[in-house]
Amino acid sequence: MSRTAPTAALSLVHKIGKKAQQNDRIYEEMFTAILEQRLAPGTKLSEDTLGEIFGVSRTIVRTVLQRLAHERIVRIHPNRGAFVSEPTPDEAREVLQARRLIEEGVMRLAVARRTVTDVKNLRAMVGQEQESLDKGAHETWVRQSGDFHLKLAAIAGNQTLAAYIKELVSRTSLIIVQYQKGSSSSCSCDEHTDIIDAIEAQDEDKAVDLMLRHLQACEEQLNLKTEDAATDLYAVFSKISGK
Amino acid sequence: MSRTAPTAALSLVHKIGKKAQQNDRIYEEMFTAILEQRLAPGTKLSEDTLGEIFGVSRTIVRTVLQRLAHERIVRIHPNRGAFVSEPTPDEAREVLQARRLIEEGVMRLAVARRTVTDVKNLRAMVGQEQESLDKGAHETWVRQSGDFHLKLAAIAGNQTLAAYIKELVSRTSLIIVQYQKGSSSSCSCDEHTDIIDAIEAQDEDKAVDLMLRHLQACEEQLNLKTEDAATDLYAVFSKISGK
DNA sequence: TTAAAAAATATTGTACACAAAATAAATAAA
DNA sequence: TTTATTTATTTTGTGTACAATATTTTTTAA
Repeated sequence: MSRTAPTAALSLVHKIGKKAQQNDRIYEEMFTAILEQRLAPGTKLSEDTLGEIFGVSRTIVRTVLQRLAHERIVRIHPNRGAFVSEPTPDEAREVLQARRLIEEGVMRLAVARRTVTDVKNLRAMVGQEQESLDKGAHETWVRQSGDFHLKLAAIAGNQTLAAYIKELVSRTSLIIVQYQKGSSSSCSCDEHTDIIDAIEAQDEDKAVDLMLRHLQACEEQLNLKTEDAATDLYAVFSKISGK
Repeated sequence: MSRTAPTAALSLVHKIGKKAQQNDRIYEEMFTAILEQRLAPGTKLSEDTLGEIFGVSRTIVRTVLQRLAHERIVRIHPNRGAFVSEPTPDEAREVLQARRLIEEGVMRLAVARRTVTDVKNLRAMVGQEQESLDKGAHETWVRQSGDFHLKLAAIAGNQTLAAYIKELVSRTSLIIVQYQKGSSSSCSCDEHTDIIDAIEAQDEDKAVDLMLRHLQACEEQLNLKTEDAATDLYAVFSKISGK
């Protein structure tokens, strides 16, 4: 168990006052990696390996994994270990349904509370999204795209709802990796821009409508079949069996 | 989420294969204690003491505390320890706002999906609520009252939303302990009954309206002042200072 | 060669030890 | 007596050791 001492880590530790949140740093690192789809669903997250990578003991890694598990981004199988979540089709539908429900409410709050600064910031964010998309920086774009929804929650001014949306957005990222059909990653920058326009005009119903369509469009890009693997076997070989 | 058989915890452990979820048992125990208001907000949750009580090492206790902290029922102050959460007035308003938003959506789903069995079960639950209330079993009633809302989420068929409601309901319990004015614990059994009637009639709008009023009534029973402690000092002694 | 059983290896679960920090207690100074 | 400083005690944070469980490899039998 060689202890690699990440130089940046030490300086950060020294700066903040303590290693206070050594685990916060590692959490952030892993969360971002999953959100940006650099860690594929199903990937085994070995405690020893992660400890080696981040230069900490399994104790810390364990804490982080449990936190990610509570956010449903990681799944812990007892005595088997932690894995990046592989949401089922049912779970995917649930998450999208929850997002429609919560983000509609958040949108109504946001439209009522938005300041001119908020609108300006939102436009800046979409600008960066577009930039990443042009540059082909897919990973960055995915994260920024999610940040847009988080920002709306922040404007709405309810941290509890914001936390839920953060969770749902990251789970959506995993869902898209698993179920997006083709590479039909239609740029949603335009949709985001339209939404901002409605927010600026304080047209609540329109903003909500656009958001719901946005999420609906997202779900329609997915290939969520109902049948499970076992059933598939029969379906796949139905011609062969001659039934 | 809770699949533990309360009484036969030990035998279960042996049966399922191992102490598999030793920590699940402890989590359930602590969660219920907080929900039933047997652990007051602000109570220090010492790791050593809890380990002593439950007969496990601090490692396990720590895991449970972190889980409770993620659900916002417990607050962990770094290097200081874990305490039962003391929601601020702002937090209280947030939680109630989130509940109105999410439970409205859940209600619409539940009304559409409810079966006759669901309605029967709901009525049975309210019956037990009334029973506890008559018996003066306040602790039990508080839990059962929350279970009613959880059951609606179950009927709606979205586990993600159900998990959020579980969190919000337990946080509400803490909020009520802290901010309920007087002992104006008006029995909400009648309100629950009215809601069931609307669900049975599949009158979506009425069910939603009743639920929103129900939650509104809850919030109105609270004493949520805006000013913080520091400001209070001046307000309290304004007469004395003669200002 | 394939399949099953057994042994070896690796990984997770939990207790415990020690370090770091906070709290409480005791002492010293005003 | 009160306040400030120092010391002692308690409590949390993290690493490590060992036990329990899973996984892989090897051996054995068909």
